[in-house]
Amino acid sequence: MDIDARIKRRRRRDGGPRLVQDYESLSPVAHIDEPSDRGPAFERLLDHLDPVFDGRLPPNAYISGPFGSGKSAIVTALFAHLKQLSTETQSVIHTSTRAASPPSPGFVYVDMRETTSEFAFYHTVLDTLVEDPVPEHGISTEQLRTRLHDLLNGSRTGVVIAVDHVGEPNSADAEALIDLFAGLPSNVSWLAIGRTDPDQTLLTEYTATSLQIQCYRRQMLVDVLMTRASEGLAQQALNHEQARRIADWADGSAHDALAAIFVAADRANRADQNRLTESDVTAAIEETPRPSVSLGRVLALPNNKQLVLRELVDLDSEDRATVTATTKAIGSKPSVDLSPGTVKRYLYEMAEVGIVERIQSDSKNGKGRPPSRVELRFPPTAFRRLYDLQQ
DNA sequence: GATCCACGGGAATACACGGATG
DNA sequence: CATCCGTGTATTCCCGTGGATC
Repeated sequence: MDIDARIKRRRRRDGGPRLVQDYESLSPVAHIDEPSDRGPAFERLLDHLDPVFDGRLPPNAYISGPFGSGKSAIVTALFAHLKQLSTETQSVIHTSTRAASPPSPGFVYVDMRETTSEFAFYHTVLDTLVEDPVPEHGISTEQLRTRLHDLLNGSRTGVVIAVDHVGEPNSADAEALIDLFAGLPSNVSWLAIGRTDPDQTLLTEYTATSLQIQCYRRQMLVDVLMTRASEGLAQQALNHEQARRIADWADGSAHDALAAIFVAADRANRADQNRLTESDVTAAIEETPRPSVSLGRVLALPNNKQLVLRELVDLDSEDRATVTATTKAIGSKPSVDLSPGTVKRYLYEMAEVGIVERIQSDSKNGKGRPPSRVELRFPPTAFRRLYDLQQ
């Protein structure tokens, strides 16, 4: 836990003991600074990155692993630290004045969930490498590429770019990624991260290394849950037995396990309890669909799509009976300033990429093509809380 | 004035069904 | 009986436009 979180936690204590001390520590979309029990994975990744400590670039690589196995957690934590290394040695931005340690390459982490266009990709890379903020408007994609070329061609060490969530629906696939990197100079090394097995993607034709992350073992997952609970919840709020139960159910997915305690904690909190009960855990497990979609993906959607989902999770079953009924119900909310056509298109688009799922309704009331309804692929309580917190 | 991209709106296409047709 | 057609609804696809920002 960092210092900010500690302070926040103390400040929130004023109203007496509270079950949820800090939602951020519990959030399944937040990665903590030092993921526990992932030593071996860190070591393998550091083995691959070893050349950077001599001021050289590693070859391209691909990291794969199942949903919730901690790929993002490992890479974001490691890159956060490596960035400090390159700031210390002033590699890209200025010429190094230090003789002691060799200049280190720059490090950039790009999350393709939030980077939905060519423009956005180059923008993120450039913006991370230079001090002054890069404008998001009034500048063309071509200009961004030119600036990147100028910057990198003048750099001795180059840059390592981690590209997370490759190959998810609506995000860049392998081919698109290769194209993006074709627009950059050659002193760039990339580290792609995705769920697809290495032998199922053409990315590995461009890589020398591929690393596979295994899903969490049961005991490791229990430890993760207990750690998070100790940071985000009141003392003793989650007992070992409950953590084991959630870990068993989650079957190796840290995302689903964290989503479940998040939901259980929110439920207990609303009931003014000071610890989780068995029924909180049961309810949390029941409302978390499996397989689920990553809440990170849901929260990376454009604002208005999230708004549509936010209204969707509060609808009663009658309003969810058909896509048309759902469209009408959502469209009539005062907070929603979208045309019915757009709301409906959003629902279909989100079904297309697995945020929600379309279910054919069985009621065959005669005329026309039978309607379908949408069902959530994520725990509604978790989304509701996370959405409201970010507003 | 330049640029990007989210929206709107509608056209095109798919599907289900029943009745007509060969 | 198999196939086609018309109607009504659901779903997908496409592209111009305008808001926001620099």
